[in-house]
Amino acid sequence: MSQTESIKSVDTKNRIFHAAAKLFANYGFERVSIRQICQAVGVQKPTLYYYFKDKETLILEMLHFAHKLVVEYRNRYIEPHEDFLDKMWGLLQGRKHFVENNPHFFRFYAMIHLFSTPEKVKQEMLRQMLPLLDDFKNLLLLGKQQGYIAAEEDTEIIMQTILGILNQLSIRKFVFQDEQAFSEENLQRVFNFWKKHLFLNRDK
Amino acid sequence: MSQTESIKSVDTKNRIFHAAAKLFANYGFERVSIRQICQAVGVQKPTLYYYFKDKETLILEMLHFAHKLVVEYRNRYIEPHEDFLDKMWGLLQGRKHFVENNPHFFRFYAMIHLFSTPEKVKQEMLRQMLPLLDDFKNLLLLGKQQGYIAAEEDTEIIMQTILGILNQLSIRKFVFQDEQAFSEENLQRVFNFWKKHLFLNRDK
Amino acid sequence: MSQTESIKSVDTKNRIFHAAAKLFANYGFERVSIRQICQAVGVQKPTLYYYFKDKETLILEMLHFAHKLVVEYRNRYIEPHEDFLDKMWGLLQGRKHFVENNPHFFRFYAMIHLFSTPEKVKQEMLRQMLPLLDDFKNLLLLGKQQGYIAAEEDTEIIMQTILGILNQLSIRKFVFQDEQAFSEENLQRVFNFWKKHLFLNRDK
Amino acid sequence: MSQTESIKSVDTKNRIFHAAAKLFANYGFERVSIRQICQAVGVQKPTLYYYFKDKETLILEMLHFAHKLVVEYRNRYIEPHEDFLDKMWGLLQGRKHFVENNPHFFRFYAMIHLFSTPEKVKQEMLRQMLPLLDDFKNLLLLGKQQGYIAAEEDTEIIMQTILGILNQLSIRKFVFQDEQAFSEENLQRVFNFWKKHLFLNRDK
DNA sequence: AATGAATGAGGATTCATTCAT
DNA sequence: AATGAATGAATCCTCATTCAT
Repeated sequence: MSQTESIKSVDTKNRIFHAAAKLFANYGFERVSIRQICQAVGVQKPTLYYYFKDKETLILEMLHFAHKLVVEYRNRYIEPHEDFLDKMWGLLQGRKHFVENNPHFFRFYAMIHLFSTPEKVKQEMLRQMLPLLDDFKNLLLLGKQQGYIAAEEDTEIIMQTILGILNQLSIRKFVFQDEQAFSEENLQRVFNFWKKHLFLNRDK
Repeated sequence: MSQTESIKSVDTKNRIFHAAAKLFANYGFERVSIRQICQAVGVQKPTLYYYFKDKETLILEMLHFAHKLVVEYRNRYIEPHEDFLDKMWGLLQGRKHFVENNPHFFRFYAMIHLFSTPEKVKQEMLRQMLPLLDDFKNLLLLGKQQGYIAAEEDTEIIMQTILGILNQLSIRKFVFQDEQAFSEENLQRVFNFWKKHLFLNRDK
Repeated sequence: MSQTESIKSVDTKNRIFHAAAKLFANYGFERVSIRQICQAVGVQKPTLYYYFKDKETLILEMLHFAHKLVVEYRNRYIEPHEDFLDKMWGLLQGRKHFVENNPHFFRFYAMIHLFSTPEKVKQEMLRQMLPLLDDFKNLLLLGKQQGYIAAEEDTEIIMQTILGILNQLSIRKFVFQDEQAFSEENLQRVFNFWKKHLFLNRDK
Repeated sequence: MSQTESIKSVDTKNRIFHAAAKLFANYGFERVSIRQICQAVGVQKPTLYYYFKDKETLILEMLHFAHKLVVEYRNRYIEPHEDFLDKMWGLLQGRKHFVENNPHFFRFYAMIHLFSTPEKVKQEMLRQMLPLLDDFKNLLLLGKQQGYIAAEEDTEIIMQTILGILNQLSIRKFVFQDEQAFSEENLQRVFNFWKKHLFLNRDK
């Protein structure tokens, strides 16, 4: 029953955490000051420093959190399925739900791994990304095994194509503010496109 | 060859301009101070303000310059061709040369239009982007006319796919520092993939 | 005696406040930098900004303080008296004590309401001044009621005359550094002059 | 016929001079930058420095010019008259025309001699003022000789009273923006007040 | 668990001024 | 007579961070 952190503590820390995520996602790290975060939460600056050693640590904790989310979504939406196509559909669904339920963390994640951040943060991000990319490559190999992708096909390019589209959807949503980007209907179009152009039809 | 601005002036302004582009591309706007730019150029701060009203104006001028480059590359690498496939290959080549000859401006451009910048800059960027996207849509319509894309095909998704891959190549180059991303060989792989999966083979 | 602010805080804020008043009174707002104020107090710049949002706010707080002083002096030196002549003598005495006990705030006040300041400050000053002028007009009406001023007399001009002399005394003191300006003896001369030339002698 | 300064030169210098006067009068010395003055005139900064050694010199030249104006007005409106009362009426008229025809220089003059300026400017201003005050004292002595002021009267206080009212009129005009302050009618009221309360009626 | 008070370093921007032309 | 280009020093203000409580 006993916990190292009191309920109140967890609460305050969480409030800081999410307020920071939202602000970072909207304005970038450098344009968000500790002061702004504290104002948003309604605490004083030393309180923030009580929970997070410094700004970089705050960002790093957010990065870990975001990564955990990514893994969680993968485990929920992709892993359970056996069939490659089901997994790919899960990929789209997982991304959709990630983006819609945790928009701040998604933007944060995208932001970090696309451009300029404190070096340490970038390093950490790369360390997280590489295994995920490997997983994805394995996913495509599974697609080959199951006969959805021709044996001679270049999985690297298929991977880039798929990741590319996912990113484009995010850009449509966040940069061009197109709320239809992740609509059920649009995902279906994308999925149909994949089935038609990228994957083989096993039914034949 | 008459010039309204003295050689000296043009030179200093240009040096500031390019130094700023490089720094911005590497670290983002907020992490680059006027002082850093001036140090890189070897001038005092008021000199920078002699040429650029303020930091935002400097960024905006860079945006216009980058945009001009984009248009130039398009005019050089895509426009001249008649055949849709030639244009698509030109698209890849143009991107390659842009990225290799003006890496700072390319990164700058990508940075701006992917995430958080002064609001005014973002607005301006969107104003520039939309016509380019329209052009691209027209390009795909041409592909349909020339029979490279089936009439019933969803050009929107083809566009997203192609843009997505181009972005992935940039990410590979700039985030993962993969120098092969824009190698002649890799572009050929991508192009072959497109011809095989996205476009029709008219020869048949 | 309970206090919402710690002793330390009150002290620092007050030291900043009075140092600023003195410097402003001597040199004007624009010629006094935040740095100078901080040096005079012996704190760092962010400390000043901890207590005062910005320079303008500091000036506005000083304006309110000065205004409170003005009202206080009026309440102490003018209000208590019943007789009009006693009130007029209190006016002189009040001004004398204001000028001598709070020379910085008096000069500050005079400075502000004579010339060029941030627009916002000027507005606020006018808002404070107008009721005071009304009070003064009522004072002269009382003089009429009590028979010290002829019914047909133009109170507007009497007011300007009296205010004019008070200002001249201040100018003598602060511009020409004439320490006798507010001497007991000189005030008596002024008062006698008023009795002889501006007010009626009820004793007859 | 030959002049040391060309017509063009005189013109530019004058334009700078008057633009500066206007700006100084409105905003004070410190809040007006060389850049602003140059913009108002439409010349570059080195041009200003070609005509005026530095900002202080510009202010000093303005002070001399304003002083010359003061003397001119006195010579035109006060000197010519023989009768003391005529001179006093001239005093009011002269002030009125000064204020109305050269509002910038008048404000400038008032500003300078009321508060905070570069020390050198203040000194110079005092050097100019003292003789003028002496003149004014002599004027009142003439009033005594002509029987308009009782022999035993305290001329010092009468002087302060008269100067005080003149200043109040200026304050009404420039601070409270009361355009009636120097109206013919109001001057008449003031003058009548003086005749009734400050001066003797010789006609008896 | 939280804060009031404080700071050193640095941010963007502007100042009056100069020099070569 | 006028300017384009440049600058050292200063402006106001904010940053991330800390320490004693």
